[in-house]
Amino acid sequence: MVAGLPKIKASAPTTRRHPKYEKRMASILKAASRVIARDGFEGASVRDVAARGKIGLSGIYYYFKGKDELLYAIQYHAFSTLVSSLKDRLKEASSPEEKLRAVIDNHFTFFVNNMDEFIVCVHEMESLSGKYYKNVLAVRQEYFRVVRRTVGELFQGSQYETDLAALSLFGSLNWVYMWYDREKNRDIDKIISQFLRVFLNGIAKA
Amino acid sequence: MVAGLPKIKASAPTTRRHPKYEKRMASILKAASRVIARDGFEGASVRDVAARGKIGLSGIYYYFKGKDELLYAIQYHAFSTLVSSLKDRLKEASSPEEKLRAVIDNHFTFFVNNMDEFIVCVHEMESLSGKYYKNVLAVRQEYFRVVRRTVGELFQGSQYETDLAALSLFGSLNWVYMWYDREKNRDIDKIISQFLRVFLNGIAKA
DNA sequence: GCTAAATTTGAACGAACGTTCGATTCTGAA
DNA sequence: TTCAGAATCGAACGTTCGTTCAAATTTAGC
Repeated sequence: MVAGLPKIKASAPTTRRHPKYEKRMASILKAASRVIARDGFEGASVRDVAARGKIGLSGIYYYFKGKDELLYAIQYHAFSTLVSSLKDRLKEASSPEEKLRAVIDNHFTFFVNNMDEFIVCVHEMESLSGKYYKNVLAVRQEYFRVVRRTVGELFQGSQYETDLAALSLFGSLNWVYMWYDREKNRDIDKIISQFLRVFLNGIAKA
Repeated sequence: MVAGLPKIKASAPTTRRHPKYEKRMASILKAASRVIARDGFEGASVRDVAARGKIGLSGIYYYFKGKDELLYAIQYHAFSTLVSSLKDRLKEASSPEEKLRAVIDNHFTFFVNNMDEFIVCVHEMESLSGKYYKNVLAVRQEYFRVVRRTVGELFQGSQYETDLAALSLFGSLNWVYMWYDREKNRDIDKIISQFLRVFLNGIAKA
């Protein structure tokens, strides 16, 4: 899953690795997502990540170059998954309305199933810099491009207006982590339909 | 402006204060908003705030109990202004459509005129705790209540659905700080009308 | 100009941070 | 069983952080 990363880390495929290697790496990333989602990137400590990942503090640095690379791996993997699964879903959708539903469903479902990673992606968008930021930005922009195209097929307006419509949709979808409650909002299909209704027909009375 | 704060600070109105006092306090808050908006609350350093506020590091603690109180003052003041100005605008609006425009206009205009404070409010919503968090939450919830009532007058649906429609609107409006560019988006009335159109009529073609 | 209070300062504290590194333990192939 | 290398660990380094406090400076009223 993390193998497809652009070669920012030393690739070094010559060395032999233990079978546990990938599992351990994923476990650390899971712990990092949890801690960063809760405390923010600056507020999160590598020591806390290590404790949750059942590894020593310095053990983290055997798998990752530094704290930045933890955030990078989380974000790059999440956005890649998001854009990949969206493209798959869009192929199976025919009408523009179905495509919009695919966009909303894909985004919201990813959120429900990967809350920590989602929060880290939305809330720590500006926490990276340099190559890390640039690479994540590229995937993020590709994701936006796909969504904007879908919105464009529905929206009657200029490109400027289509952009704003797509950005409005993103805003609504990314804001969910501020109010969504697993206990209170158990019927996610209902929420998805509601999002679709609001953006398809607006909130005005019939 | 900060005088109306709930008495978390020692009120101490007995002591005499210099005329510069309020100006100095506002200057520090402005600097804090700038730094926190850029670096995040955890990433922002009191030293940086002090430097930008043209005051010594320890001077900050003459005006504020600690770093938390800086964030508290910014957020409480911003939300109070937001809810107060919204109520004024709603009085002058007659139709539900005009009220929705007032909501969007009020929110977006505040953002354009107070970007740093806006970002600090949206991005650092969970950075406070205890009494600070509780007091800000109260004003924030009152603001939401007013907006939800406006949306409810337009939206044909259950309370659950009205909530989600209002939360969608909030999401779109709060997301603007991620894409708004003062140079590129100079016509803010156009943006406001676009927001209104999307939420009033949806994004579907006529 | 004197004085007491308001304001500002500089230096210092302990704590927590990210990162490094040599030593140690574990593991899989011979 | 042996052993090279992968994986983990413990301790420490230097830096930056929020906060404190006594001393110095500035201010307003007499």
